[in-house]
Amino acid sequence: MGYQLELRHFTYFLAVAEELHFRKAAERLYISQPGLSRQIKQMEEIIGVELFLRDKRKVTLTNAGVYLKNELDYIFNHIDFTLKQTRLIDQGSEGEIRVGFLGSAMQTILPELLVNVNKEYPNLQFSLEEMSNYLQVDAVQKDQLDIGFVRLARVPKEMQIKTIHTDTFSLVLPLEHLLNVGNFVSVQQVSDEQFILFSSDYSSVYYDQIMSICEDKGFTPKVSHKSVHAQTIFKLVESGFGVAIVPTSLQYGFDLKVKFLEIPEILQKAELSVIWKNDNRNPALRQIMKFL
Amino acid sequence: MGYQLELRHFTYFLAVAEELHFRKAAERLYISQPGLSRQIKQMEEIIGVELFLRDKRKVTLTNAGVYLKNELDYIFNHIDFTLKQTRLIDQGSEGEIRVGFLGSAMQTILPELLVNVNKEYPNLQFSLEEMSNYLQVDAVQKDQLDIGFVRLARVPKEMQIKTIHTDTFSLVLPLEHLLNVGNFVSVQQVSDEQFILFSSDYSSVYYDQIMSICEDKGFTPKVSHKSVHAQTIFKLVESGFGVAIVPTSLQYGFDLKVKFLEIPEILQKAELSVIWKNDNRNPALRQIMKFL
DNA sequence: TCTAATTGATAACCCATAGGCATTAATTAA
DNA sequence: TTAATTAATGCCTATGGGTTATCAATTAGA
Repeated sequence: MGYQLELRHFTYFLAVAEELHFRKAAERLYISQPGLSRQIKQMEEIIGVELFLRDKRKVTLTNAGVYLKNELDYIFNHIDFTLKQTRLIDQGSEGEIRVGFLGSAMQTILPELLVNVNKEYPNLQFSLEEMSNYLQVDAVQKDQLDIGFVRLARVPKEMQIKTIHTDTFSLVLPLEHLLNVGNFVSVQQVSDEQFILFSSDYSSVYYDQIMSICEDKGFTPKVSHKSVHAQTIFKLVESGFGVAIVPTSLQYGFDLKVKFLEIPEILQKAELSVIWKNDNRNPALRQIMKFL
Repeated sequence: MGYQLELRHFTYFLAVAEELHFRKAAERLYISQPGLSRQIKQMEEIIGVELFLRDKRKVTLTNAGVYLKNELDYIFNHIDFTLKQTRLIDQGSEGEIRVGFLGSAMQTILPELLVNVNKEYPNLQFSLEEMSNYLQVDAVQKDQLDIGFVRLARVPKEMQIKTIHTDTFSLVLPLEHLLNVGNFVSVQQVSDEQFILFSSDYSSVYYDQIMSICEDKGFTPKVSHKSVHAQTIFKLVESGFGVAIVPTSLQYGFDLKVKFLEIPEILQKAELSVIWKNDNRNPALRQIMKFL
């Protein structure tokens, strides 16, 4: 009876909680189904709470199980991070900060930030990962990221958001296009062209903004293609598949075979924000925040 | 070689980190010293970091070990709390909130708060513990308390503090004392009496304030006794050992055989504050904060 | 300087238990 | 009904956590 809870129990519990299926979870864990069943049962006995409802043919989480799953996700991430941090400290480093970012942040503010931080904290290591707005929110939530660079208007209430850079929008055209700096006055001039946009699931705010820019000028853009990568969008424009509207700062950092025309007289701005969580325990986060 | 870290390793590590002595730690864990040595060594191999320096005759933590100890303290508290919370949810309760408080908070604001919260969240359970300012700060830090009711001016930077109640000070006198509401105009009138104060290690802000009240009136109090309990202080005053200065609200809730005279014309206020940490993951904390 | 005591690490053995296999009971789909 | 699929049980094995005995290294004391 004097059993102890171990991380093993937690690992197994999370596998079953995710699969909601003992056999599949067992496969994923490379152990047998009976062994898994027994460990879960033991865990339920130790805690004294039923975590799964084995109702007829399907397995579901109880309320207590749902709560426990959330917390254990967090706890595992925190343990992983702690061990990583322990290794870094052992090697004389001051720590690691995990950064998520939209591709478009890599052109302007992010590189500067990295250089500045590195100058002040040469032993701080970065883990950089390009990901979509929503994946970043999720990862920050789960303590898989310390900070995210996103284009979002709102975030869950337990998270913090701060706008750090405001950019204008530019029209992206093939080099041979008739419009140029001299004769371009309004987006209306390309209302008949095909539009290439960032996917709305990559950044819905951006998508909505492009739509409202066009609406304000009295037309609805014909969207022919969508992509999540700036590079791809430029390639499509270059190849004559249409035109695009992107944050102006994206013109730097690529070997462009397209031309950028900054759009005049519009209210919409491309805002880049940072998101983070107050309950983050990484001391390096506070050092980073000083630079923002 | 394919060993896994388990909670067992963490438990053992913390024991050695606290005792800094393998044999004593082993005794505390009710296992043998060689067994413990092996597990610690295994843990160091798995993480890949030396956690202890077995320098000659004494054991000390490495930098990485110190960091890991702090984080594991937090992680264990969090796991304990999570399991407790899981059991409460299982029983249909909404959760538990752990409250620390100074005795003097039990007279005024705390009872009201408890009643109000209970009205809105009848299933929320309280764990109440009377403790000193500094123990509360420490306990909040370690995630052993969710919220503390203290009299402090400053707290560590990663903690939050908010003043929720401001009280005047009163002079406490034996019933037979010559001063009364009619003829009491200044603390100066008791400058020759012996003073009984709260111990400075219980609340140094309070102690300093009393001293500054007297200084402002041009004298230094002769302190004859100190105590951590209001009840004791009243008893001493009643028995003629001297006079005291305490927050006015302390006159409620005791069966008093002393008289309170509110001190006029002083700037000092007895401030009661709540402290908590932003990285607290107890959802009930947010519900409580709405009442403050 | 020599001895006794105390430290953590090693070596060899033991047994508790995590996990495997075979099987069962219960349900559903055909 | 049969066949298929679910999680739980019973029994067994072997990994590895914990034991005792011992060692090497250091320190305190005479």
